[in-house]
Amino acid sequence: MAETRARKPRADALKNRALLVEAAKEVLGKGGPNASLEAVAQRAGVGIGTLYRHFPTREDLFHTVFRQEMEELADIADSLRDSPEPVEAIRHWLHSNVAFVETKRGMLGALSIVMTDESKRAYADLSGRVTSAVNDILAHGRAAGQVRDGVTAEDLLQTMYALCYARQPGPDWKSQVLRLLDIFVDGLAPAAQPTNGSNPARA
Amino acid sequence: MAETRARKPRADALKNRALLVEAAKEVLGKGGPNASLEAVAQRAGVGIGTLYRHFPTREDLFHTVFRQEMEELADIADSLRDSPEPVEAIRHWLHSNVAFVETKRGMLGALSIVMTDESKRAYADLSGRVTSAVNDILAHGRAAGQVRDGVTAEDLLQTMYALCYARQPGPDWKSQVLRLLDIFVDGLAPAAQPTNGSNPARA
DNA sequence: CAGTTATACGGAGGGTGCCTCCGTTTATCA
DNA sequence: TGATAAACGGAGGCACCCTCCGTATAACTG
Repeated sequence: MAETRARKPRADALKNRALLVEAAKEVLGKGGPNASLEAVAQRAGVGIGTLYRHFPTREDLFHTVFRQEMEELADIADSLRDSPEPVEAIRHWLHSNVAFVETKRGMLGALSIVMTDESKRAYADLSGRVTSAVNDILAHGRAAGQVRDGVTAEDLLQTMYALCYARQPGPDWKSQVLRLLDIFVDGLAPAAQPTNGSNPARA
Repeated sequence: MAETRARKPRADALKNRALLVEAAKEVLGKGGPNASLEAVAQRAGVGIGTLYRHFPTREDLFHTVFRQEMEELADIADSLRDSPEPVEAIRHWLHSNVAFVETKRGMLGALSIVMTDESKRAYADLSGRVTSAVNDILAHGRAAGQVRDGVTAEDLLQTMYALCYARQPGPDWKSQVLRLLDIFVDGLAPAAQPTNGSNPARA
C-alpha cells in the first residue's frame, strides 16, 4: 500500500519515446534489422541511454514499431471480412500485404525476429483481429467448397511473409512474389482428385 | 609473357582453406549467419588474417560452404529426373530439401545473402544442374497436364527456402513447412475452372 | 512559488566483432 | 642450399553494443 499512488509519467519521457519510434521506422525501414541503434537515437535527437531505457532490447523496439504498422493491415482484413468471393478476398488481402511490405522492405528482417511463437503473445490482440477476420473469410471459403480444411490465417500470413522475405529486392520483385502467392492461393482449393482426371495409380 | 609460369599453390594454404570451410560449416551451422568470423578462424586453428585472405568477405565464405552443401541436392534432383509421377517427384524433392535444411538451420540465414541474383552467377553451374533436372520434371508434369505453364525450378526452390526460413525452429516446425509446401504443390495444377465448378463471374 | 524527490536524460566507457596492414615465417623453385 | 614469392597471424583502429551513474528536470507538496 503506502504512497504507491503512481505519478503521472513525465512529459519528456513520452515525447522521447514517440520520437524514438518514429526514428526507428525510418532508420530500420531503410537500413534493415541490422541498422545501428545509435543511429536511431541520433536521428531521434536523444542519447543512446534514453533509447535503451525505453527499449531495453533491439526486439522491444522492433515490436513497438511493428505493432503500429500492423494495425493498418488489420483494418484491411476487417474490411474484407464479408466479401462474397472469399478466395478472391484472400488473394486481395495477401496482395495488399505485399504492397504494404513493398514500402518497408527494411522492416522485413525484423519480422523473423518478431515472428517467434513466444513473442507473438506480446501483441496477441492485434494478431487476433487479423486472424479472426481472415479466418472468417477462410470459413466462408470452406462453406462454399472453395477452400480445403485445415488452413489457417497464420498459414497465409506466414507464407506471404516468407515469400516476401526471401525475394531480394529487384526489378520484378513484386510480380514474382505475387505470382508465387497466386499459385499458393490456387492450392487452397480442396485437394480434388489430382488434376489429371484419370490418374490410376498413386506413385 | 616472361616467367609467368605459376607456382604450385602452397600446401599450407590449401590445408588452411579446407580447415576454414569445415569450421565455417560448424560455426555457421549453429550460430547462424551472424556468428563471429573470429570464432570460425579460431575453430579452424588459424589467424583471423588467414581467414580474410582466403575469404575477403563474409559472403565469400558463405558461398563456398553453400556450394558444397548444394551438390548433394543436385544429386537428388538428378535421381528423380525421369520419375513417372512428376508432381510426386517434385513433392518428394522439395521434402528432401526441407529435411536437408532441417539439419543445418543455421545456414538458412546465409541463404538470403547467397540467393541474390548477382551472386547466383557465382555458382551457376551447380544451380544449372538442379534447375535442369527439376525443369525436366516440370516439363513432364506439363506434358501430363498436371502442371501449369510458367512455373520454374527457381520458383520451387525459392518458395521452399522461403517457407523454411520463415518458420522459427519449434516442435512441429517441419510438419508445418511440409504442409504449406504441399498446398503450394497442389497449386501447381493448371488453373482449372476455379474449384467451385459453376462460378459464373470473376469477382 | 520554492523545496523535495522521483524520474528521465545523456554520454563516457568497457566489451566484442569487423577488417586491414605488415613484420615474420615457410614452402617452392633454382 | 639459398633466394623469393606466398602465406601466416595478430595487433590495432573503427563501429557498434549495452551498462552505469552523475546531472538535469518534471511532477508533486506545503
